[in-house]
Amino acid sequence: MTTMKDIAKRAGVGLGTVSRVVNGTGPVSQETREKVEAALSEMNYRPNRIARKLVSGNTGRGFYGVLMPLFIHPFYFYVLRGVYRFVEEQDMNLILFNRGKHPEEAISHLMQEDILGLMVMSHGLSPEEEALLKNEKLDLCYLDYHQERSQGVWIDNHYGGRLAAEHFLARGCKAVAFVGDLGNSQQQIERFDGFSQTLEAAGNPLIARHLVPREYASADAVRRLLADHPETDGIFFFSDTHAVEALPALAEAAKDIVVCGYDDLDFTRYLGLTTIHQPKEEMGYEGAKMLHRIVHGQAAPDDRTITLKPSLVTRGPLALGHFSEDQKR
Amino acid sequence: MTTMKDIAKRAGVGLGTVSRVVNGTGPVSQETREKVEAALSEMNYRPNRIARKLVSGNTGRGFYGVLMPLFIHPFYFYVLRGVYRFVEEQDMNLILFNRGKHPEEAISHLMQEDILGLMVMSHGLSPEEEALLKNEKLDLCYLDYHQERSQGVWIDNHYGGRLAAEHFLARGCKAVAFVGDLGNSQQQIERFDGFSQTLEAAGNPLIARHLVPREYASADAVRRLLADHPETDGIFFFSDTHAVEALPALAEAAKDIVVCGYDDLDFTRYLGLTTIHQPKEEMGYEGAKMLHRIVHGQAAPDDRTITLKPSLVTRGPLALGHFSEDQKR
DNA sequence: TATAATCATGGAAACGTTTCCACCACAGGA
DNA sequence: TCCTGTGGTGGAAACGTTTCCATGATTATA
Repeated sequence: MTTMKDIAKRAGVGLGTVSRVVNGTGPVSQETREKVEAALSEMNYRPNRIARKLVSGNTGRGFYGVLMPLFIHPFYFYVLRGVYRFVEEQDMNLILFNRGKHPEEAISHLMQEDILGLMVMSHGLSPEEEALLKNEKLDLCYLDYHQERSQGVWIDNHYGGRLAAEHFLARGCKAVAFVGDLGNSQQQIERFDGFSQTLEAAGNPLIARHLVPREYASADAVRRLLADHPETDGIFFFSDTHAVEALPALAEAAKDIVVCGYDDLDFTRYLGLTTIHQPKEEMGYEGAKMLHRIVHGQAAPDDRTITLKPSLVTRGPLALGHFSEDQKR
Repeated sequence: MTTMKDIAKRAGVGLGTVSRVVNGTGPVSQETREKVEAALSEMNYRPNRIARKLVSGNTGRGFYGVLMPLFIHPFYFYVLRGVYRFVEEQDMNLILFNRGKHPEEAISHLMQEDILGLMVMSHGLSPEEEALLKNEKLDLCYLDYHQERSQGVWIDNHYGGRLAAEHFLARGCKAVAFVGDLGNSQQQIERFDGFSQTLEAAGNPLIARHLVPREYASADAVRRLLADHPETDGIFFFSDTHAVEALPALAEAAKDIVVCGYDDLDFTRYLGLTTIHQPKEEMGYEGAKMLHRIVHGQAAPDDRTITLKPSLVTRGPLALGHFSEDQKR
């Protein structure tokens, strides 16, 4: 790394002169300026922002951070909308940290940034990680996740699962299955529990549970499901994206199967897909607001958890059969 | 601002001891530790991350930035996916800067961050802003935008407009209208030009152009359009979201109207909506890749623009009429 | 009791800037 | 000739940490 000292030596001038040339502050003779500029470009000098910030005393604490799982599901888009809305009202800015292949790295990355507080989306943190953040005086707030004594905003997944089950029961279904994600997220476990327990209590237990590696595989899962259990008359999908991807398989079945998704993404309305509505944007907004209050010491200890309720949105009939004319690719 | 020096003075210990207590490195006697910790919390000490980074030599140049317009359209979600995919392959991280109410502020914010390069999404930068970034040795790359001699990846909107027009002509439409956004983005201007010019060249000029403040208002726009121009037999929407929001109005019309959207968002497939496909994720991926090459000096000057082509995706029939049963809210 | 090992501790040096002050050379004015 | 101002320059100090080395105190070992 080239520093100003290197440049000064190379150009045969003093440190101050280099600084003056780089920043255009103060007087420098034409001759000297040229020498310095030559050295600057020869040595490919880049000012060190850290050092600059240190001396200017500008610690720039105007950011909130969001730690997200792999950036792949539209659900997050809506939550982020809400987060942004609040953050913007406060004239702050937002940094997204992707909890990708190396979760630990994400944490160490974000600790290097000058953020005031952190929203952690859809998953928990290890006690070590929490301690680390606390040590940095970094307040945090969970979104779409809950834990014993943690602060945050979440949507009641158990209740959502129950709502779905009640829908299938009300529709008179006798053989209901679940299609979800590989990987045991808290969200899926709770939805599934609420769902299967309600069915069971009604003396109408779940007949099958298929987990797929990606939502794009849910059509195959449904085909397998219907082959194994031709009696299936209802399918609860972990999310709308799973449900939507399964539409072709449902169309092939040419059989009346009650379907329920989850999330209530915009497009479900136009598809006639019954789903469980999650107040996504609200959760984002409220989460950001809570974090803001926590950071500013305005959140009473018993005012640090918000539980939002999902709701059933009944729609139908399903828009099936528009797949054959698809000429994409 | 409380510094370690203050703490040391208050606790009557040396600088090194404070550092050891704060970081838990090296041995400290119980007694001393307690004194220091008392001072720490009394004076509400927060370590200065800037100073830390300076000394650790970790300039943290592992970030790319994305400067985005208001975070409101799903389109960006797909572009971001592609960006993330590449950035992650490089074991880097991403910071999102929202170009909200105060675009200048966003720039000054992002200049304070240690980012290697910046992707600018869907809009241009003023010459002053560009100069500013250049001065900071911050490479940039435009996404979904193009300019005289600028580097970046964009999708040919003029061509997309033409494709849409050709679709309406092929379907034998005689009275075609456009419904778009208030606000004259480059994207809309070019799409509209390509669209109206193609229609005109075919001797079948556009009959109306409605601009709505938000896509959610497009149903009303369509109702007004059909009232003013009952002869309308085709509508080109600026984006799929506009088209989708107009579905109820189209259902009411109970008349065969050819519709074409733009973007090819996932759900259009299941709605039977004809649309212009944009390679969104590809654009994000390629943009990030190009920025990476530029930053690492591996991009030849004539290798700094990529133009992607949209394509027509014909679908149908439109899934109309599932709106009445919607019990949401 | 002497020697070595270990534990605690203080503080200087370094990180790469910016800012400020001091200095020099030279011009112009008295 | 001597001031005085000024454009040009060098480098010390400061920003708030971490790291390392030296030192003193304590304990274990012989």
